[in-house]
Amino acid sequence: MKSQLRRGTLEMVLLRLLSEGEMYGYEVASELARRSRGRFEVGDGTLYPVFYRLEKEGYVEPTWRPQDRGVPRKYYRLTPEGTEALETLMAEWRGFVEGVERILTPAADEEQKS
Amino acid sequence: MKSQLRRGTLEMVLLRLLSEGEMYGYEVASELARRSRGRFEVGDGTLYPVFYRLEKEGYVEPTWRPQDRGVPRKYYRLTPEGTEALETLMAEWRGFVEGVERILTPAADEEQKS
DNA sequence: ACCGTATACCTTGTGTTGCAAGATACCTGG
DNA sequence: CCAGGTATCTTGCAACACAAGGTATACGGT
Repeated sequence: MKSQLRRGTLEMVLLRLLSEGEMYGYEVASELARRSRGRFEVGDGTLYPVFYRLEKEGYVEPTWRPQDRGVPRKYYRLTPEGTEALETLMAEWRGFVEGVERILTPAADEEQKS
Repeated sequence: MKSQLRRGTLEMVLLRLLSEGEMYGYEVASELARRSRGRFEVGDGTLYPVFYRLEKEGYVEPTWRPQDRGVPRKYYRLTPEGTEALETLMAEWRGFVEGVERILTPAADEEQKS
């Protein structure tokens, strides 16, 4: 149920994290949980498809980096288009939240009938 | 795209409107647009299925009211269960928004590493 | 050596749900 | 009489979050 809320915000949130520097999938998952204090936990089965979508739209670019030990990691880096998309998405998000809040709180001061 | 954001909030928003008194479908649609200043416009093809869902879950109850002129209107009224559900949904929503905002804004003061 | 666990990536199938498009019916104004 | 506004309802589609499963590498314990 609550997972429906996440729709539409995942892309934004991923782009936001990448805007601070390249990251790999697993890192993103744990960083999300940490920052949101558990309010935004997402499994890797959810995560990777989002990355592919972002990649296909040209918002991120992957680079495989072999590790001294362990399996190679796929690091994602934000493109200029991704930066632009992030701004758009954040503006949409803020506008949306504002709209919802305006409905949730009766507000009293907006008596401009249709 | 932006329509994905709406997921999970529609039920809450509808229940919230009904918590101020019974309303019928069309009324809800126009009230939503008015209050959110166009940020939350929803077609009737979206609206009615939500009402059925809410009704099936026992959160709202419909009453047909014939009009002096025009077609009868189906007014929905919030049940006690609906009131309870509304509170839960709003708490979830606020928690979710807080989580997202915490990710969007680097915050600087939460350096409690995992 | 072997097994469990952690890291790390990927794929498939399923269920929810918002939406566009279309249908019906009543009323009013030109 | 017909166009347009009110009002409800149905169908089919598409996006997408998620669980469950799969692969591979490394490491600690027995």
